[in-house]
Amino acid sequence: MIELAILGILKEANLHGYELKKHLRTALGPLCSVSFGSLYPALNRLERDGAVAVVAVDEANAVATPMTGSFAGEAAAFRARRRVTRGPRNKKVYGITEVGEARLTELMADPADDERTFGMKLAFFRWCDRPTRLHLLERRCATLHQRLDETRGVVAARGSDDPYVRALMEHDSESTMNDIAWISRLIASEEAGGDDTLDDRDKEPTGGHP
Amino acid sequence: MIELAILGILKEANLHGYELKKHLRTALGPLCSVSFGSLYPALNRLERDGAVAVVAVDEANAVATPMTGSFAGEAAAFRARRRVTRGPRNKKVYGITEVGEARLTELMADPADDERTFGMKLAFFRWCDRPTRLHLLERRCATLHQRLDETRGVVAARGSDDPYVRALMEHDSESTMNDIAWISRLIASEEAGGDDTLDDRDKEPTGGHP
DNA sequence: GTCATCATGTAAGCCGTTACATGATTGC
DNA sequence: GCAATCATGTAACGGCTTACATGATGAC
Repeated sequence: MIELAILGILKEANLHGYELKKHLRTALGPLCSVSFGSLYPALNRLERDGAVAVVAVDEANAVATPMTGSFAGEAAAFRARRRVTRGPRNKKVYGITEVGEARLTELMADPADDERTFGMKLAFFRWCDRPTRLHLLERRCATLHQRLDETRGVVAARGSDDPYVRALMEHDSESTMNDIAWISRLIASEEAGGDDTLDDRDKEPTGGHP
Repeated sequence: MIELAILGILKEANLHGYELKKHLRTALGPLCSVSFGSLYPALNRLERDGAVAVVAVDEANAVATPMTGSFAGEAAAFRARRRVTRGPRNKKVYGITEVGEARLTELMADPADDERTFGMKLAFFRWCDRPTRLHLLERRCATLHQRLDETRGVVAARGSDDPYVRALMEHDSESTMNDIAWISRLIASEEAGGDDTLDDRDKEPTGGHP
């Protein structure tokens, strides 16, 4: 889970742990909640496995995305040229490796479908191809249908004698149906090939609808 | 969390672990997910703390709580009936004690507001008084507002350059607003004194409004 | 007698948290 | 120089899961 988040973020830009955490907050908002106590060990684990690597600070901002207008990016770039393997503030700037990219693909594909995991995967949809995206969306849809059935089963079976439980289940059903409708829309848009910029976004940054 | 679930269910009927798990599924549906590996240790913990006690299988069918009161008393009673305390299939039928009821009240009041915890609390709303219910609802409302702000902050700050992230955040906002509206309705209904049967359901089963 | 189910438990492990420790750098 | 922040890490613990072990009971 946390590895998915790290790799997904690092695929976009080389960052050190501290910065990474900020990016997680500003990029995923309520979906992520990672503390340093789990972030750093995870980074070390990933480094040990060769999924990420410490990059020389000179390369730190050279590679990956342009980082247009990022305060941290420019500041880092300014101070960046002192040492090689560790930055000025003892920073360790990480970049994703090919192994890491493979791992990311693997993590995206694996069957874990809970609210948070799916949300995170969706946030990184740009990193995978359309078939994978469709697969994930359909699986999520199935999961939601299952949940809906389960909730309805509760109402049908019992528990409906209590108004609060009833209210809870009804709201749960509604929310789930809402989610299903949303996913269905995403599937439709995906099948229609709605925004083609997603499949090959390296071609052109045509951002948005006409 | 799991203790809340156990106590909330046991307040309604004396049950043994195996049965308890079934009730959790059929009473809370997707909200609960407890495995035996956590259920039994939790029951033992609660028993050690005097929050639940093994009841004689004779009383097992006698619903709700006869439970004399003092922990020492319960323990003595337990020792006295040592032979009867395990049912035919080696069952241990548990009942909630006064200590357990106090613990339940405490758990309901404590500040934990995530999706699942709140859902579980709501499912047990019948066990607490209106002020507590209102307090919980308002806290939840505040939490949701906070989440909404956070999500909007993400959209405003950045991340909106990716259509998937944007879709995710927009859906999150919508869902959260939906939840807020729902909670607001519950608050209104609570303040209006909608169903009075909930506050003192032991008095009279007067089902609903005239 | 044996198989499925009921019933209770233990052990190992995963995944995350909080709290703590340490040191570098900057601003004043 | 001193405080605030940046930056990395460790230790202890919490809560839950899976997998395993054990045994009673009833159906056939």
